[in-house]
Amino acid sequence: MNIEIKENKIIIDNPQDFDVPQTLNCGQIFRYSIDGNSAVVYSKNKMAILTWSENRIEISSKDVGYFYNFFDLDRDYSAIKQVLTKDKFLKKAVDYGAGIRIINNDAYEMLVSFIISANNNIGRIKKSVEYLCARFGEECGGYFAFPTLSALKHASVQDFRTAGLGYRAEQMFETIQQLTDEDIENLKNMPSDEQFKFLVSLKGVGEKVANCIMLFGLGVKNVFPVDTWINKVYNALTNTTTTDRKKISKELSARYGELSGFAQQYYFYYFRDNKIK
DNA sequence: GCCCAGGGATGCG
DNA sequence: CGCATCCATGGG
Repeated sequence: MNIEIKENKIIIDNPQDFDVPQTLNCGQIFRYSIDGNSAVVYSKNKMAILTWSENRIEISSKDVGYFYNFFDLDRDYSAIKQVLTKDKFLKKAVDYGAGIRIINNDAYEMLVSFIISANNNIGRIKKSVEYLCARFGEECGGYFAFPTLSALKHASVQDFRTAGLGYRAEQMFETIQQLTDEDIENLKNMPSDEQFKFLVSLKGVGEKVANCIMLFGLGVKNVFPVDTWINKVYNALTNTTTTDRKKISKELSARYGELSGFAQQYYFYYFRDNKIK
């Protein structure tokens, strides 16, 4: 995988560790659209256009540096996959999602997005997030930015209901009202156990949502978010019927260590995409 | 009509 | 602590 960086474009030749649809469709990001062999991706107030063919990916953006980090292009995924395919359970999932990369997204954007994600499905999450951007985000010439915290503080409980948040509307309102920009900045500089404690103290944020924020928004890789799919994965692999997600997360993060976040994402994508029960 | 979706809050023992 | 129950909403 050879990466060349130009002023407004990143060119990746022979991208064996990067499949754009896989990376976008694996449930870590909600602001994108795919049309044939091209896609548009948004983060904060930024936008990138991706096009791809068999042996080349091009990423065009006004902020190439941001999206270089966003798509985790500095990391050697071949090395990670080489370790994880030794795990009998994981091999099929890694082979299936071999082009997945873990996004480095904005922590605050992930916080808001994953509060919406609770007991929800990806289609509805996307719609709600898009509504909030259109309603409270800055117009950026053809698209809307993710709303800033100060902008979202103007949203009422009813506004969040109109956005389709359902019973999460009150939780979102409370958390947005309470949160400050300083909280978010502090969060980025905390050790991960304190990040977790702070996050789960917020309304609408439990262990799973906190782990997703850490994984996709704070670069913490030794967490194992357990949603309904990972719960199914665990029961299928261990021939059990537990619903104790805390136990599952503890066990699997101990098993996969610093590669937990990657392993989790391969499992999630493979089982959900194939609707394995 | 029932079940499910990247679960969390609350109350009760 | 663990456990049960409730929670909006739309698609299958």
